[in-house]
Amino acid sequence: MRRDVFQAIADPTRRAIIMLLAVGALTPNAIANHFDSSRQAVSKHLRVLTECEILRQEQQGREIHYHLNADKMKDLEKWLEQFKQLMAKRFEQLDTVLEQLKSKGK
Amino acid sequence: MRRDVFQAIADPTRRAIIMLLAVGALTPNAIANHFDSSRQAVSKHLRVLTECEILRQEQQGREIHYHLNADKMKDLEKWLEQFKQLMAKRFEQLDTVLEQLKSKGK
DNA sequence: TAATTACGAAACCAATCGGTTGCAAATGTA
DNA sequence: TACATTTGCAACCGATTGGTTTCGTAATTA
Repeated sequence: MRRDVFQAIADPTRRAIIMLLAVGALTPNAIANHFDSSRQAVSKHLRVLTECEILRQEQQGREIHYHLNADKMKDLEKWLEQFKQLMAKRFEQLDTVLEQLKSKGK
Repeated sequence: MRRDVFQAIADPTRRAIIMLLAVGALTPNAIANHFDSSRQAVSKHLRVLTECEILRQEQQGREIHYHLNADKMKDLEKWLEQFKQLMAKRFEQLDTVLEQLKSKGK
């Protein structure tokens, strides 16, 4: 089973959960209260997020607090950065071409 | 059918296609040559990417050149930025708490 | 004109997804 | 001890996914 940040954030509910836990740790019930879906449905999302290490569980009595592991989001950040660098390089090359055309026109 | 950047980049092949086209426009065949999957499989990915406006088609004779619409990637960038801001705010609050603890200790 | 090439579209398939219901286990409370 | 609460897990379901094979069509080339 593929389990990475990219697949994790593909679902809108999971994105919302990430945002929620960015503010602070919560229990499954508390999280589920923020959504229309059932506790079990949310629990499944929590499992996916935990499996790809975006979330971390912390047992406290019978409650489980889900914490965000912000570091994992860097995978996404890295990819986006790589993409932006490629684009920048392309524009650089385009600039060179335009520069050459300009000097030819002289 | 949900069709957004998040769902688009969930697939590794599609991420690779985006990177490829960040360098320059290509035809479906040219793109497919970079992968193990068949031309038709790649074509399906191109359709998904086109439907969420990450790609733009440009007919040239019997060839179709797929161009990247880098702007669409900003949806992703925006979400990530929003997330990072939430995290920053959290650490800010944490800092305040630590500050208070420190002055109490005096 | 006939053959080839480039491509999208449709039909099909197994696997996965996101949801549900029902249950079991562990912890807390009366 | 009996009961309630919190939670994970398994079984099931319809929809979607990513892939394949096959076909049709339009543009090029011989």
